[in-house]
Amino acid sequence: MTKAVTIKHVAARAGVSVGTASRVLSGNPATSSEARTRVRAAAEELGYRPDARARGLRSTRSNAIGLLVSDVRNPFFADIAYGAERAALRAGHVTLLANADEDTRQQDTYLDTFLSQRVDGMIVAPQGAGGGNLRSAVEAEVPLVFVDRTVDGFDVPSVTADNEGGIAQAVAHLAARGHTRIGYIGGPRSISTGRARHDAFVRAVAANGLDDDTGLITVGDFQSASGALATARLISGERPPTALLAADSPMAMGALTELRARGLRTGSDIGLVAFDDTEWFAELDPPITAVRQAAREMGETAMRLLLEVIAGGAPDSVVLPTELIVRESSGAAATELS
Amino acid sequence: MTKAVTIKHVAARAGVSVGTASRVLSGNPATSSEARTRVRAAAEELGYRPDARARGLRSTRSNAIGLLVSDVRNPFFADIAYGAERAALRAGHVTLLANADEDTRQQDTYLDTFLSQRVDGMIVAPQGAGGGNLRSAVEAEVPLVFVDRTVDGFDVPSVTADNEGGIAQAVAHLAARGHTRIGYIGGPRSISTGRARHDAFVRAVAANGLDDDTGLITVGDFQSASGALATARLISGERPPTALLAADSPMAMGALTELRARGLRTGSDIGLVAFDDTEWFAELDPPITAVRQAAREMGETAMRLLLEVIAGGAPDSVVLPTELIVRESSGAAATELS
DNA sequence: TTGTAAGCGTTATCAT
DNA sequence: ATGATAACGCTTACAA
Repeated sequence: MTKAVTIKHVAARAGVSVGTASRVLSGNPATSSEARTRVRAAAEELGYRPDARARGLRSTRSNAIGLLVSDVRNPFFADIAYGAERAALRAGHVTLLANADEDTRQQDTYLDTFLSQRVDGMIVAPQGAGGGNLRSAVEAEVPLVFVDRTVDGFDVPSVTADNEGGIAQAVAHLAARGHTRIGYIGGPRSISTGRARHDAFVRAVAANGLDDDTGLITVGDFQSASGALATARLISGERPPTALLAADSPMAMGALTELRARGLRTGSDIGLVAFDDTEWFAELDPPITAVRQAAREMGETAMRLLLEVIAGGAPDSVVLPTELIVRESSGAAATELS
Repeated sequence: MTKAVTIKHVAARAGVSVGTASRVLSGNPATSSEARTRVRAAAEELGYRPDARARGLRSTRSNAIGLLVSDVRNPFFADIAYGAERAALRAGHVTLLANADEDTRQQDTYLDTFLSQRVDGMIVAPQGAGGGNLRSAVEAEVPLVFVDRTVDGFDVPSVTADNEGGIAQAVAHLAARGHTRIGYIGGPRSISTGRARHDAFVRAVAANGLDDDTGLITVGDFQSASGALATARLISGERPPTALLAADSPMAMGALTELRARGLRTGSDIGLVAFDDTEWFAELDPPITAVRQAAREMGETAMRLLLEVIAGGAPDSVVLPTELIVRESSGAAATELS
């Protein structure tokens, strides 16, 4: 157990007062070069490491920002984390990452941790209705930015993808390929992107004059297994869809697995498009058509906004564009028609 | 900016002393039910949230443990993080995740953060020679456990995969398939797994009587792009290998990309085996043969060991077995021979 | 059971 | 430029 070498020890060894030691160690200019060298030497020799808790207690500012993602294992969030962290580091802040694992209780646990730790600010990919510690966070007026998702009724700057546009592109593309019955594998309605993409899907189906059979709409939990389940349900229906649209990449992965298990060939037997692209979609057979979101940029942007909030600003939310990457998985059922 | 509602406010509102308030709030039995209800009510009404820094300053124990992985975007580490976090949560600890991004300086930055924050302990997937803050950490006697990787000269409990066995399995498999010239895409020698897998490869090549042409050995940095680079170098040599063995999955991904870019078909034109399996390897065309490591279990085990260390124990290191998952990518050049 | 006060490691104020 | 000392928010003897 850390046998604490404190600033007192350093001061004693350097033969100065703790005040002087503190000034030297925190770069206060009001110090003699004499003191500087001796204190630095003492600190070095003793292996002194300032206690961030005590430091933060006195002078507000921890230099740490908390990033709460909803699923670390989803490459999309890993990329967001990567981007956010890089941006933070450039600005001299460290990022503490936490994983809600798509669970509201776990989200509250980590929110509580960040709040108690008095981080300088936090970036959250929220879920749920916005009760619990999410509410506490805004009440405590902790600098906060939402990423990927938002919560109704929360006036918090956010960085999100153009869900409406992305889904519209995907559906129009599938329609152009001749598909009229598209099976939709959506996310929970308790998550803003789940709602936004679902609603966009319904609108796009109508706009393209496709079959609006509600049996074509399923809802998963944004994780792989639920994508497989939804796929099974969809294709074992009476009139199975000729193409599938998954609302995120883990669920698309699940769909792929299920399709393969059933001996169905993606792209020819049934089309598949994923919302959210992933590095390896291009390597699959056939390569998967996907709506690309700039995840890394989302993370960087969220961090930029957060730093603005911390600095006292009130930045506008930003919506990042999506891009449809057409590959072969959407050629499907009606290649001859297009 | 958090306008701090402290325990004093709570005490005042409840009409008790801070001592009593503190006792109630921290579950000390020496309290009257009268005090309990009033303090709890006051805390609730005020939205009081204890300051973890002040609390930790007084009574050691932060309840937080730090997990430093080398690359969050590598699914392998994401799985480790997932496993470790679950185990921590079960034991009532929160996990703060940080990303070294395969960079020694960044590793030091986060090590410093954890150390300064006085976390209860940390799990690290280390890199580099073991100078810097890694050394500081053991000198400070902070409970520490290594995961996936180790550092020479550090007597720290660790959880690693059976690198030797995994590589041996992969090489023997490739040899059985008739490959005699295997191109190896290794990791940095500054990382223990880079060294272990390389050495195991050399031994396995000898053991199987394969071509030990040193031109077949390349070294990347465990990230995707370097896998592509290494692949390009390998296959444009005079006598290109008939199969590739990548020391981790991101580099295997890079190899795949490069192969495709050159119009080479994995599995038939050239074999490929990856050390470390990934969910989507099974969905590729052809499915990729891989050495599976139980990443999640590695994370869980590391956390278990760490909790033992925190509790004062000195657990033994554990080496987890690997398993060769044979798929089609290794059928390659010599299917007719096997 | 409760209040008072000391102390955790820092920084900041105020003299000097 | 430096040294005391108060203060940050909390826990924990020590008394009462």
